[in-house]
Amino acid sequence: MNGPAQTENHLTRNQSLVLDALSKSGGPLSAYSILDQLRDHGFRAPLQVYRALDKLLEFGMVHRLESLNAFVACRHPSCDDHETIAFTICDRCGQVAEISDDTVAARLQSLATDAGFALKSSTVELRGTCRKCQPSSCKMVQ
Amino acid sequence: MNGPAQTENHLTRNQSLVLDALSKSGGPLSAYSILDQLRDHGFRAPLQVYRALDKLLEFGMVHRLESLNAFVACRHPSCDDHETIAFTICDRCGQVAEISDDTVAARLQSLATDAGFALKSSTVELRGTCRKCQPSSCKMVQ
DNA sequence: TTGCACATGTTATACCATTACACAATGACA
DNA sequence: TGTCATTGTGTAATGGTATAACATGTGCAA
Ligand SMILES: [Zn+2]
Ligand SMILES: [Zn+2]
Ligand SMILES: [Zn+2]
Ligand SMILES: [Zn+2]
Repeated sequence: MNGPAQTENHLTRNQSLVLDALSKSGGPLSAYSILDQLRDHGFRAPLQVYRALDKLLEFGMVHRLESLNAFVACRHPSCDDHETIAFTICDRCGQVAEISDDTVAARLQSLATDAGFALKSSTVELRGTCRKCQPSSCKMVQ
Repeated sequence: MNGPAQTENHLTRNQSLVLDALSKSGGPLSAYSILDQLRDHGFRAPLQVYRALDKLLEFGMVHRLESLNAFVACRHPSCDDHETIAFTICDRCGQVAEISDDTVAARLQSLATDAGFALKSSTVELRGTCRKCQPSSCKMVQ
């Protein structure tokens, strides 16, 4: 038998600290922001954060936002199927929301297949302004 | 009247050099790779590259790949409608291809609208292996 | 015990991008 | 023609992101 292959059932201390920091923040954080928040808990070097993030990403408990160089804790209702996920990122308040949509997923898979491309993962990040940050010229509808 | 607003019809020397470097490369290049290639032409600092890239991005002649921190020259047949573009990025050979698909674009727009999100731009990057890099266990079909 | 897999700690380094300031080229306009 | 605003350029310094390399510790199993 191999060593105690780690699963999401048991996070190490560092992994838990990083995940907590992300969860409490409620929004995306850069690895260095996480590091700063965890200095009181003994973190000293970026690698401590990046190693924990690597595992959390592997477990699907954290997502990486490529266009922000930042990370968010997963808030997806059912954290099972993370094949294709889209994110909305508000340019004004920084709020990030997750969207899972089978139509987009299927269409992207189809496009890839048609191009002879073996799809392994997809990054979909939508930039714009969230509902709360709209200029909202019409205030009638809250 | 305002100053001589630059258009894609006339690129400056630096912009042309950067675009040529990207076009000749045939694949994605980082800003620092471009810098290294252009040292013989007088480039000395990253900012010379980034400033040229900013304009080329604005003109739609270059795309930025968020998941690679790299840039590619646009090879899209009709360089007019770059609203929504997807890229396939081969993890083995690094080849990048552009895909434009109205179905995905419309669906993403629809998803955003449903969420009360004012979509401004979208990033879609597909990772996997291109046709040439497939393990291709079955050689029957070329 | 020994060996292995895995997590961790630490330092240094590489890579990516922007700020700040100075200067040059261009065209608009009085 | 001279002045002005705009835009492009050059350079140095800095900030932000991510990894390489090496050493150490810990728990489990042969
Ligand atoms: Zn999620
Ligand atoms: Zn917002
Ligand atoms: Zn293009
Ligand atoms: Zn390939």
